[in-house]
Amino acid sequence: MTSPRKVTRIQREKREVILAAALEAFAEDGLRGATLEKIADKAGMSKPHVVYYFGSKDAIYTDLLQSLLEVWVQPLRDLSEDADPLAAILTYMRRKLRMSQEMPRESKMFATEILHGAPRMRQQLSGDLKSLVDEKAALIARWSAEGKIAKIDPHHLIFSIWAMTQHYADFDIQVEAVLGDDRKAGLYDEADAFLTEFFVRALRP
Amino acid sequence: MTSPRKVTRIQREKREVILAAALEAFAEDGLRGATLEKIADKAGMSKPHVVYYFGSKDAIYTDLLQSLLEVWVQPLRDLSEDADPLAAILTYMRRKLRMSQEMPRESKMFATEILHGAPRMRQQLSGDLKSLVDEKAALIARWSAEGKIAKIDPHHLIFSIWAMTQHYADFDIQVEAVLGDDRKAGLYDEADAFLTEFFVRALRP
DNA sequence: GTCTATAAATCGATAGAC
DNA sequence: GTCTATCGATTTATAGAC
Repeated sequence: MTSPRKVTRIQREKREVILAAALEAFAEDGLRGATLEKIADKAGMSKPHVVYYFGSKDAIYTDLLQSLLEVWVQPLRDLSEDADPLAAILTYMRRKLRMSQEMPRESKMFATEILHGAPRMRQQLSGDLKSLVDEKAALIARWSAEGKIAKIDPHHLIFSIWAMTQHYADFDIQVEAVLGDDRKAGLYDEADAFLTEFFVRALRP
Repeated sequence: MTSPRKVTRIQREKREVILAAALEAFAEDGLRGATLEKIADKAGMSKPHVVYYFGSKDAIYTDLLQSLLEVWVQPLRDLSEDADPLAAILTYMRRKLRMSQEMPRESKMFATEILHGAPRMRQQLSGDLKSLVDEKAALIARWSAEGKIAKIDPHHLIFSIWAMTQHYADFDIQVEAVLGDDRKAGLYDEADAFLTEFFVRALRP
């Protein structure tokens, strides 16, 4: 137990370098597959040095997962009462898609964690996340009841947005292999156009 | 190099017991996370005995992946010319959903492999799978051009079916945590109803 | 704070008895 | 064919010099 002390700017920066390196490693190989050596290499420091700042590989992983969770659910948090409900849902979907495009490693890290039973997130899934989803589902259900969007199960609608947007990040290898190299550059523009049209058709009253 | 010999019934059965155990282990923990000891325990035999039948952990994994691939793409293979294109696509989507329900471990194993760069499947993704998808996409494009279904990008339509159906298997932990225990029993009936309505609205001309 | 060297644990694979 | 025992490689984490 070290006494609480001011964290210097250098300490904070070091930690951030390590977290960035670890994110890359964990996204590529998962918790078990990623080694301290690989993280240390990516961070440009020695293995014991990485441990010195976080205590253990597990601590880096857990720290990363927790700090990213808030960023990850922010678009859903921002979904709220709106004059144009359909537009609000489309905005949510588009923000999620943009996050897949810009933060594919974060998406893969969450996907791997959940896929393997979410041993470090279960509490939050059935606690904070469930509360948030229930709250937003109630909002969507109201829009649905008022005839502003189609009658549709709001929970499954949210799942479908998660599934379809994150698919482009999590399974990018497969998507790019199937589409071929020539469609790789405009991929996210295509996805945006497709999903927008898709959800408009499915959701308008 | 042993000379080719008849594989006995017992040998085949042993291999199947090991493959079943390995599927469970790999789906839970991935290739790196799953240990030979865990596979051996699940299979009810000793560690060297498992190696005796397959040579290595890697061989079990590769064998399993290859043998499951054919089963996995069969529903798409069966999508073909039909008097009612919308019904044909819905049937495909429903078969995929049923596979998620009945074969969640297979779904998770593929998901983990692709998520981590598909080192043992890349050839097939950009070869056989791309060919198959391109072929079926051409069929869907024809339906679309003939006005039998909505105008829509067929490749992304296929991705959306993969994403939404496999989401219920791959992220079951999250889905069940968010929905709560009381909705767990009827989950796949709910998903079927939601997805059917969803795709009908999105696809009808 | 940062490193080299190494301890300690885990795990895949093999040797060899039966 | 099947097992126990064990080797050898990998990997996390620590000790200790600077």
